[in-house]
Amino acid sequence: MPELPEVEVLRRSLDRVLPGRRIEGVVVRETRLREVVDVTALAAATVGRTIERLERRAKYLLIHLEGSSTLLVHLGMSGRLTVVPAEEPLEAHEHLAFLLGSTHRLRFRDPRRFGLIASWPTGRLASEPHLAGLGPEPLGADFDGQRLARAARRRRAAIKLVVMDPTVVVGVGNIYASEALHRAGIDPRRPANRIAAARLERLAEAIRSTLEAAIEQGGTTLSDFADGAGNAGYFQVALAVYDRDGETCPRCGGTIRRVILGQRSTYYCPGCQR
DNA sequence: CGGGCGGCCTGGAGGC
DNA sequence: TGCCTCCAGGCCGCCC
Repeated sequence: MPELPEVEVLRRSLDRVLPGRRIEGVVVRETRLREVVDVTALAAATVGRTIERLERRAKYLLIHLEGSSTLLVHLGMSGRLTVVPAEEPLEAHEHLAFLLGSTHRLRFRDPRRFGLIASWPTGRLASEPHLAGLGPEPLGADFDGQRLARAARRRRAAIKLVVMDPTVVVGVGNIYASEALHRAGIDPRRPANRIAAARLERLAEAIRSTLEAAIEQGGTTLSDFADGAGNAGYFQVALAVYDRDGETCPRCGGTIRRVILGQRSTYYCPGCQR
C-alpha cells in the first residue's frame, strides 16, 4: 500500500489528533510481523507516556513520545494505522493497539504482516537499525539531479531499480517509480549509467513533483490505503501509467505496456519514454 | 560492491 | 459454487 505520499498523508492526519494524548496501555494479539514485536520493550517505551509529535522518515512513521522515546511504525504492504473509538469491535488482523485514555485506541491492522512496530530512544534514532543507511528524502534539500547522477553513474541496472533503491533516495516505491519515469519521459528499462545528466535532473524533479501531487490528493488508494481517520486517497485517478496496461497514454496517445523489472510490474509508454 | 533472486504473509481477482 | 493459480503498494538476506 504505502509509499512516501501515503505515509506522509497518514502522518498529517494523525498529527491532528494524537499529540497530547497519553498511551494508557498496549494490547498485542499477534507478535509475528516483519519482525517479532518485543512486547516488553514496547510497553516500557510507550505506556504512561504522552504523544508529542509525529515525524516521517522514508516510509517510517516516527511517533515521538515524552521521555525521549520514539515509536517506529512501518505499514509494509497492507498495514493500516487508525484512531477508532474504544468501543469499536476488534477487526480481523488487528494485531496491536495502543489505548488512548479510555475513549479511543490507535489500531494497527496488517493482514499480510509485512509491517513493523518498534521503539528506540529519540536521541539515538540516527543509529536505529532500520533508519541508519537510508538515503536522502526526495522532498528535502539534499536530493537533486546531481545527487541522482552520482548514484546512476556507477550503476548499469535499469533506472527504475536505482530510483527504488532506498540508499539512493527513499520513499519511491513501485507505483511512483513508474509514474515519475513517465513524467520525465525516460524508459524504465534504460541502464542508469546511460542517461544524460540533464535527463536525470528532469527525473529528480519528476520524482519530487509526482510525490507532492500525490500527497496533495491524499495518497493513492488502489485497494486499501486510508489515512488515520479511515479516509481513502484520490491520486489513483491521476495515475498516468501504473496498472494501465493496454490503455492510452495521456500525453502522446501511445499504448501503455507492462514489463517486469526486478520481479515487479512496471508500466511505461513506449511512445514517449526513451 | 553491484546485481539477481527467493522468501516473508494473506486476500482478492480471474480462469475453469 | 468451488478450487486453483496468479498477483499485490515493501523489504531483507543470500548467492554469485
